Amino acid sequence: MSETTLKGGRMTTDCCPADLASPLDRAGAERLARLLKAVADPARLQLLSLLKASPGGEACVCDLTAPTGLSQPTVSHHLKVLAEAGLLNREQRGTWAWYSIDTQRLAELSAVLQ
Amino acid sequence: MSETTLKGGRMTTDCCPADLASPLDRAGAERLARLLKAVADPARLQLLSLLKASPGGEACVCDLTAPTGLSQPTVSHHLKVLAEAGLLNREQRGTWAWYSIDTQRLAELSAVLQ
DNA sequence: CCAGTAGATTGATCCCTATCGATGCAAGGT
DNA sequence: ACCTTGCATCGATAGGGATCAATCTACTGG
Repeated sequence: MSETTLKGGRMTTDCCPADLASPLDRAGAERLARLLKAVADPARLQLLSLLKASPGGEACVCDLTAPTGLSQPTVSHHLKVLAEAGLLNREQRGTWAWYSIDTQRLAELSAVLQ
Repeated sequence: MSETTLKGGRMTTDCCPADLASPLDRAGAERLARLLKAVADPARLQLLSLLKASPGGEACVCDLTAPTGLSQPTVSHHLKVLAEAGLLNREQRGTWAWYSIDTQRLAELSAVLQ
């Protein structure tokens, strides 16, 4: 669990910079860019959309290859990128790996652009 | 000027998809990804931050090279990318080119991730 | 045990892009 | 007419990443 702080009048976490209003140094810009890069890909946007539309807000890898038209390794790769960015949660259930959106984290990222 | 429509209960423009909630086809995902890629770069995030902090919310190229530590052609390139994405407005005044943030467009992009 | 299935990892390829130096171009100033 | 300054474009280079086939690992069922 990450602590929350109040910075520049907007709620944020330790992981990511507050917003564009506070002057962004190179290091902060690179951290934020790394987060945004995770989302700035058509395949990953489609995966997020599919997860959001899935019952229970979650899906396993095998359910995501057909709708995206991508190979299983490629889907696995994209899910890993999103998970490492903290935007997806991964839960192993037997053979299956279930992914779901970390809505709060996504909302935080959205707020940065305001 | 782009017309505005109501789609899925959220205000949006013709140019960009509504949000992640409405199922995203490949074409829509690529259009949205193109927009996000424009922002998902450390140099461009710094430029946006600098523009937001500038008096009047605008600045010319020559004022942006030193704070970013980038060469003039590189800054010019990044500003062009942001302008072509519709996130910046460009106004020529004599020898100088003044750039400013299209705040509405940026807010729309932010709303997509909600 | 063995076979089948779900998912991750590896290795290779191809395309995209961030960056800079050099150049081009237009507007002012002298 | 020149020179200077601000900005854009061009050409080249280097690094990153999206993608897949092949392979590997782990779990399940017979």
